[in-house]
Amino acid sequence: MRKIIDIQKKLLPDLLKVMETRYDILHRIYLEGTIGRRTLAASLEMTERVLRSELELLKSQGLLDTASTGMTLTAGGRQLVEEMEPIVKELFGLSDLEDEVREAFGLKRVVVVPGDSDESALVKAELGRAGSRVLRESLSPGDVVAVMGGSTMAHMAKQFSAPSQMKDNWFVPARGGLGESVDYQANTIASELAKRAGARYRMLHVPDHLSEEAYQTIMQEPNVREVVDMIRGARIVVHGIGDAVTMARRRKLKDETRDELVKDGALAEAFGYYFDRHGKVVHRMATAGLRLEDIEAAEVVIGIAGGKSKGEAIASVMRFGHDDVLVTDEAAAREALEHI
Amino acid sequence: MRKIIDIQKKLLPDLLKVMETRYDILHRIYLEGTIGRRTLAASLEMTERVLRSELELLKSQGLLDTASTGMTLTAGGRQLVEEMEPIVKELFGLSDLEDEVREAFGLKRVVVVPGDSDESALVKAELGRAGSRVLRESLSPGDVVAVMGGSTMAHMAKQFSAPSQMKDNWFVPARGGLGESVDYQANTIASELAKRAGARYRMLHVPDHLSEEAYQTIMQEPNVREVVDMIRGARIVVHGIGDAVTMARRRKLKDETRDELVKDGALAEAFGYYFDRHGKVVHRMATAGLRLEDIEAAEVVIGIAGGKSKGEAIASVMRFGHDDVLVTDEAAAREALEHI
DNA sequence: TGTGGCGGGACGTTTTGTGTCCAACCAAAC
DNA sequence: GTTTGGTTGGACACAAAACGTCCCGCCACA
Repeated sequence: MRKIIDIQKKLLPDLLKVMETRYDILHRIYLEGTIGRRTLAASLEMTERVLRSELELLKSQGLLDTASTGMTLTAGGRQLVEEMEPIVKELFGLSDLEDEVREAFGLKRVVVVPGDSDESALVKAELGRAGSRVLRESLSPGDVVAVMGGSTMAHMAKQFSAPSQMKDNWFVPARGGLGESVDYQANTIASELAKRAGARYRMLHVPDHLSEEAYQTIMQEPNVREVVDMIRGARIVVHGIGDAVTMARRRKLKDETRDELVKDGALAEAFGYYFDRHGKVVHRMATAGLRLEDIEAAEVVIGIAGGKSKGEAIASVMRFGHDDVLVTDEAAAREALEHI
Repeated sequence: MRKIIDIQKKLLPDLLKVMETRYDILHRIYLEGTIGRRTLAASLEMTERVLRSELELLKSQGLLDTASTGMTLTAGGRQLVEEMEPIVKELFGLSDLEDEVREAFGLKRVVVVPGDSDESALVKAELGRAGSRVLRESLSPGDVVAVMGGSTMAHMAKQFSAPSQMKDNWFVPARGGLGESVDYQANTIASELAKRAGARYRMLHVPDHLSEEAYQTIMQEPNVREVVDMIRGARIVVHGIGDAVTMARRRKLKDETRDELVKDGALAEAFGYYFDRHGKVVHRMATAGLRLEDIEAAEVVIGIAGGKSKGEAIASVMRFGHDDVLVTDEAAAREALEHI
């Protein structure tokens, strides 16, 4: 049964919404026994007219009857509601999960895709697409978008598609190079996104592990400066979330730094910062780009990460409290709720 | 799985149609490998624009890719098509059955509702609703509709609803009283339909079992004559189908007549005529109203009957060959196909 | 005999869908 | 090279559907 719903979600993305509203309508009438259109509209928070269209359809399906005293379910309608009960539970489990996560971490929006990215590449792709959809929906003309690197972000970029050319948008890497493979670098991802959106992009080439002096010098460079300013003014920030130890290894941090991280309780990494289980920043990478205050200032911060193994890291970054939107998968969402 | 599909058929009839077209599109691309929009539109008999909207959606769902050489399914799209195969069969099994019956009996249109009227009153109601929908869709302003009696017809009338008032339509009984209970008489049904349609109706009160002289006399009555003329000029005829022996008993035919019917191989009854298994008329009831030639002349003849037990009778009447539309249920449809 | 809530009709406005063309592009055939 | 026949994707005007809103007649109940 799960399978057919998954298929339908792909083929009819708004099917579930429609199904939910129609079920809600029937269910409410089922509970009330007899109820009028206006009362019903008020209690379901729908406008009278759209409710009416639905009611007409349900009526033509023989699920409800109208009389001058109000509306009642037919025998078939009642039977349908009873049969749907278990299905609805299963069906909207994910939306419930989304709500739960949203409230647990005080987020504006949470999107959960079914499955576990750790176990299936298809789920990972799905996560990317969900992320790209969220980004697309968040974009307004003229926005500057700062993106981080990582494999999830790369997936997202690959799936991105824009409804129309976005000639006055900018995509920029949120930070300079962080010593990852080219495919997963923020620069690459920003340019891929920009190409797919028909938007413009800037790159930031600042090597890792700079001495303080070298850093100051390079920041004096006008064209570096310019990009950095743009990054710091980004309205939208999109980032992945990683496990601290894994990220430290991937970025080839020195052993002593790694030990220090562990000692400080670093669990998660996001936009170059390392967080402990309480969402406190315990370490930062020294590269040019987005600072914490810029993230706080950004209007939309979108975190994308999935897989059961990342659940704890996600919880930790969410506790940091500056994300607005989280895109994750079912396994990670449940795991994150465990670590609250 | 069957259950959820049945539920959706009730709750989201419109979305399932959409699902079918989208599946058709994907399936076609799946088979062709690479194909262009226009070619595809032609082969699916869709206009280019609506196909295009669908394609855009499917693309945004990550199910297909476009290139300058045409469109191809993504891995996910191919997987989806493969996974859908059994579901589609289940989902649209009835449409296949409809096509099969339509072609077997050379009909214009066949509607099959799921289930068996013999076993469930809900299926019977559903059959009635399907019939009423067909009738509604067949109606044009000014049409005269001749209806027969019977319990199925009564169900149909009870479910009938018109989108708007049909002030210039007429509903008439196809024949005079046929000795059934009032609820199931053609007169009652015609008036019920007319009320629900906001249309006008005429009644025909001619008792059964009249002598030839009495029949001739009553037919001279101007207002009887008038109704009979209207009946004979009906553009639409709607009738039930019965089992010959049952009908003979219900109409209290004399025993010798009944034996004669059996001897002649009468299997089915419809609009007062009895048919053998080849669809040949072997007997007729002597009452005023629709004659065979009127049925041949009528533009739309709609037969409504369901239940496994009626399958053979349905096949026999359909062989008679003057029906245009058949509304039946799954059990009867399958049974009818057995008796071909 | 009022009165409040009911379904359903009506209508103008907005939004969406649709038919139709066309530009730009590409690959294969010529 | 160049033509040809295919492709996608942009554009736009028009039709159709959806929607918000208001109102009417009806009925049950007070």
